[in-house]
Amino acid sequence: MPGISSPEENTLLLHDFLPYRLAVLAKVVGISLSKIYRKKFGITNQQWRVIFALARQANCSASHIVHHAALDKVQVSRAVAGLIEKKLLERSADNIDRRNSILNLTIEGWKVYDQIAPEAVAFEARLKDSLDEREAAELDTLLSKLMDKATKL
Amino acid sequence: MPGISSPEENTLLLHDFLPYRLAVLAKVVGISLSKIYRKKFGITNQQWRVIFALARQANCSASHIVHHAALDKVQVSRAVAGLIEKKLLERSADNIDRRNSILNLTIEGWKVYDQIAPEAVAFEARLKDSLDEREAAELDTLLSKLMDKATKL
DNA sequence: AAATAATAGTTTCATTTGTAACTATTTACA
DNA sequence: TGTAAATAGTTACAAATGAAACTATTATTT
Repeated sequence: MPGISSPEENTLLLHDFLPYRLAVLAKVVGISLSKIYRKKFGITNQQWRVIFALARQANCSASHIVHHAALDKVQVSRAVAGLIEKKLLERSADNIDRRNSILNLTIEGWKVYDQIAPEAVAFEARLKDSLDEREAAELDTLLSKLMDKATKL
Repeated sequence: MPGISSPEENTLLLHDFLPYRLAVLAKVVGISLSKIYRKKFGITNQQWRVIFALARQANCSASHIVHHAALDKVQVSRAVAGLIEKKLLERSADNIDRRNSILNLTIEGWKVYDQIAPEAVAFEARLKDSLDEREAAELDTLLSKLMDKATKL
């Protein structure tokens, strides 16, 4: 077979391939984390990110969330609709620019946030448990570098 | 609001939250990588993983791929069906255990692999470009540790 | 040997997701 | 001013996905 690889000479291991490793790790972590909010509150990952973003920045528009929660506008629209239905979030009109919505967590929404956030923090701490301080700092740097690079590919 | 967070006192930043960072990074990297095989060959991410796994280990069953490509059996079943239809993969029966299928890349399948693999390797190299040798080694260690931990959460 | 359980893989159906088209409003500019 | 372009967000439809039920075959138990 001229020019065609055989299994023996192939050196490309899926197991070691960085994009694959990132995908698998992110998935395992994400599924594990989602158990915190999915089972207890029936909240999706995207809804959770919207809550998270709104807890950080109240009175913001949907497009603000788009840029701060790594979701596209359709995902935000759907997540917001779901959260409004659950009465965890409320939408009011922006009379200065009527295209914008103004979003805020309701009291119920804050209560949900206040229950999930500490668990999320604890989850992250458990995940980082096997890393010492230097490694944690290194991880931070490496992820930033990769993210930076990845957005420029 | 007793017991309820306000935005000001909230310290949990989505942007710094490890599961979120991993999810976003994996997604950006995955989308970028997928352009290599999606546009040119009309291959999905799962199909690509199956090809990748089969290039490593010929004559294997679908369940072997399940365990070596981080896909579940439904995903493998669908990816295999798609690849057979594209004539990139062929299935024969295992007469020792007729529940098993025996999967192999076709010549065409190998050709596709041979075109994609170097590009994938180059992609990974570009991604790691900003890391020096020590950092790359460190990344390897850290991802392994996190993966290890994550599967035990 | 017959009944039961386990394994490999597929199919079905409901839900989720992505893409594109759409409405509404505001901005730019000719 | 009026027409075109841009922005915010929603809706509709097709494709992808996940969970559960299903078929076929082999292994285990009694």
